[in-house]
Amino acid sequence: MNIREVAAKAGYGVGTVSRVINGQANVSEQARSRILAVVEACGYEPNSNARYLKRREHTPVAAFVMGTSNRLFSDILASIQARLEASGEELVVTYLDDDAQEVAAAIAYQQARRPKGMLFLGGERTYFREAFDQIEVPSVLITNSAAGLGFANLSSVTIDNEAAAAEVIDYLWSRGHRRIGLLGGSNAPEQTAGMRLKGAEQALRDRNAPFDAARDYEPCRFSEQDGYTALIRLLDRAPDITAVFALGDVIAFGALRAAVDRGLAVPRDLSLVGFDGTALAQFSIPRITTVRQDTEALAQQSVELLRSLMDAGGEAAHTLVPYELIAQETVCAR
Amino acid sequence: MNIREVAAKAGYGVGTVSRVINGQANVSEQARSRILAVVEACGYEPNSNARYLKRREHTPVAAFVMGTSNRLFSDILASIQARLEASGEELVVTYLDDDAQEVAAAIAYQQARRPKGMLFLGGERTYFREAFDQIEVPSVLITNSAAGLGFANLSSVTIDNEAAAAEVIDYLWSRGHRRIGLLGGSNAPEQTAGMRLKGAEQALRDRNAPFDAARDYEPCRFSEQDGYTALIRLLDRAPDITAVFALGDVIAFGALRAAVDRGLAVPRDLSLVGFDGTALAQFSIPRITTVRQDTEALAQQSVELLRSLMDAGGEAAHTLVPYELIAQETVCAR
DNA sequence: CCTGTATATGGAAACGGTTCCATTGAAGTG
DNA sequence: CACTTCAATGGAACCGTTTCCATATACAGG
Repeated sequence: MNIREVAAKAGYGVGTVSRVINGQANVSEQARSRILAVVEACGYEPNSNARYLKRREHTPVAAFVMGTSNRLFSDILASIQARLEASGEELVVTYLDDDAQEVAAAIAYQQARRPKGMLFLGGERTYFREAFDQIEVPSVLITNSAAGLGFANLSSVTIDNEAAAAEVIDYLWSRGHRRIGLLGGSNAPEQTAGMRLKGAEQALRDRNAPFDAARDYEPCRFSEQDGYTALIRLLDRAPDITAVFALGDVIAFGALRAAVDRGLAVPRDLSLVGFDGTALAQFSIPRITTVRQDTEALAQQSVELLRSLMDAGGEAAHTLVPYELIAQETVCAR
Repeated sequence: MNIREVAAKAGYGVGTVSRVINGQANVSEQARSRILAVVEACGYEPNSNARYLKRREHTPVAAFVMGTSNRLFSDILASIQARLEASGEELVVTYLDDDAQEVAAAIAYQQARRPKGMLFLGGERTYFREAFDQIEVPSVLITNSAAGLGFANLSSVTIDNEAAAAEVIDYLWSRGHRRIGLLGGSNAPEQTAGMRLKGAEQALRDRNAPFDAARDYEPCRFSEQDGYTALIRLLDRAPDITAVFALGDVIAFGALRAAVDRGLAVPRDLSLVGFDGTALAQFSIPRITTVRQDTEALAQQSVELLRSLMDAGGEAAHTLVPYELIAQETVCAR
C-alpha cells in the first residue's frame, strides 16, 4: 500500500493525499475526510524511508550511552524514550564503553546518517573534546556539562555537580570527618566526575583539610567492580581516611562491598557517600547516603532543549536541574 | 555527496560504484581500488534511507525492553548492540513498562516501519499472546520462551528456566529448608517467571513439601521496590517460611532490604536466593545466592538466530543456553 | 576468422514519498 | 461583465540508492 494507491482509492491526486497526511492547508474538508477514511481502512502508514529521503532528513535522534553499568542512565533513557515517542520521534540508542576510539567511530557512524539530533549520556574521558569536534547536528550532553567546552552545537543538561560535591564535603565535615577520600571518575576536568572532584577538592581546600589528590583520590570507571578495586587501592594507600565520597552510586555500591570485605564496618569504621540517588543506594544494606539527581527533570529538560534546537535552531544552552542530598545510613559522626 | 558524484569522480558508472560498495562480484580490481579511493577521500557514506527504500527493507532491528529496572537486560542489550553493529546493523530500542496497551501500541508502531526483525527482552504478562498475534517479521524472545506459544515467527533464546528453578529448590531442600516462599513475576504461565514458578512448584510437589501457592507465592514486577513490598506481604501471610526464592536479582535485592527492615538476619533467620547473576547479587551485602545466566551467550545466540531468520527465513527455533547456580552468602542450613 | 561464453561496465527505471508548478473554478471587485 | 485573486487539486520531477538489461571487450575452441 503506497500513497498512489491511496490516492486512487480515494479519487484524489497524490499531492492532495500527501497534504492531508501532513496536515497542510488548502485541502477541502470533503477531501480530508474521504482520504482519511481510506487511510484508516487500509491501515496505510507512510514509508519513513521515502519520506526521510525526500525531506533530506535522516535517521531519528541518536543517543549514546557510555558504560552499561550505570543505572542512572537506564532510568533517564526510559524517560527520554517515552517523551520522544509521545511526539512521534524514534530514538536510536548506542551503548558504548567509555573508550576513545569506539566513541569517535560511533559518532561518525551515526552522524553519517544525518540524525536530526544527538544525545550523550555520561562519559568521562578527555578525548571528548576531540570526538566532539566532528559533531555537526544539535546535541545535548546529559549529566555532563558542555558549558566549558565552547562548541556551538553542544548543549547540556546537568545538575550543578560542583556545588553538589561541595555540599557532600560540607556534610561530611560537619559530621567531624577530616581525612576524606575521593573515589571514581577520571581526571578529565570538564566532565561529570571531574566537576564533582573539583567541587569536592575546593571545599576541602576552603577548610584547609589535609587533602592530597595523589594520595586521597583514586580514579575509576563507573561500575561496581571498578568501585570495589578502587576502594581497596585507596585504603592501601591512605588507611587513615574516615570517610569516602564515591562519585557515583555504582561505585559506592562496589566500594561498600570492598569495605566490608576488608573487615570495615560502614559507617562505624568508614563513612561512605554515593552520588546519583539510584535504587542501588536506596535498597543497599546499609542504605547509601547519596545525592539524588532528578531523572525526570533531566529527561524532560533534555528533550525540550533538543527539540527546540532541532526545530528552531539557536544557540547552545546549558541548563541546570535541582539535586538533593539524601542523608541515609552510611555516614556517622566522628 | 551521492553515488553519482562518486561515480563521476572515479570515472565509472553508478552501477559499478554500487557493486563495489556492496562487495558484489564482477568488478575489476582496478575499478574496485579506484572507487574505494574516491569513497575514502570524500568520506562518502551511502544514504541509508535511499538504500532501504530501494531494497524495500525498512528500519533496522527493533528491540523492546520491558521494564527499565532489570540490570540483566542492560547487559544483554549492550552485547547485542555490539554484535549487530559489527555487521553494520542498527538497533532501535524501545523501553516499555510491562503494560498491555503500551506494548501492543509499541509493536504496532515499530512494525509499521517494517523492521527486518525484532527482539524482545523480558515481559511477564499474559497479554503477550495477543500482542504477539500481530507480529509479521522474524522475532526473537530473549529470556522468555516462545516454545509453548506456537507462533511461526517467534523464536526464543533462554535458559531452561524450569530446570534452573528446580535446581534452586533442590539446593534449598538439601540445606534443610522445607517451607519455601516464592517471590516475583506474574502467573502468566508461558513467561519467564511463570516457567521458574512452574519448575519450583513441581520440585516442591515432588518432595511433598507443604507448598500452597495462594499462601507461599507473592507475584510482583521486576523492580527493587516491588520486591521489597512483595516480601513484606509474603511474610505477613506466611511467617513460618525459612527461605525465599526470588525470581530475579532485582526482586531479591529489594527483598533483602525488606527482610533486614523487618529485623530478620539473612541468612540466619531467612535464606534468600535470587536469579540472573547480575552485579546486584555479586556485590550486595550479603552476596546473594543466585542463578547466573550467561548474558554473552544469550546475546550471541539471539543475534545469530535472528540473523539467520532475517537472511534465510526458516522455522522458528528455540535455543537453550547454559546457566549456573552460584552459591553465595544468603543461604544457610536449617 | 567466426562464434559462443564469461566478465566488466553503463545507464535507465523503480522504490514511495514531498514539493512545486500549472490548472481549474469560484468568489470578489470595479 | 471582464478581470483579479485565491482555494483546491493534479501530476511531474526529484531525493539517492539498487537492479536489471544492454552493450562491450576478452578469450577460448573449432
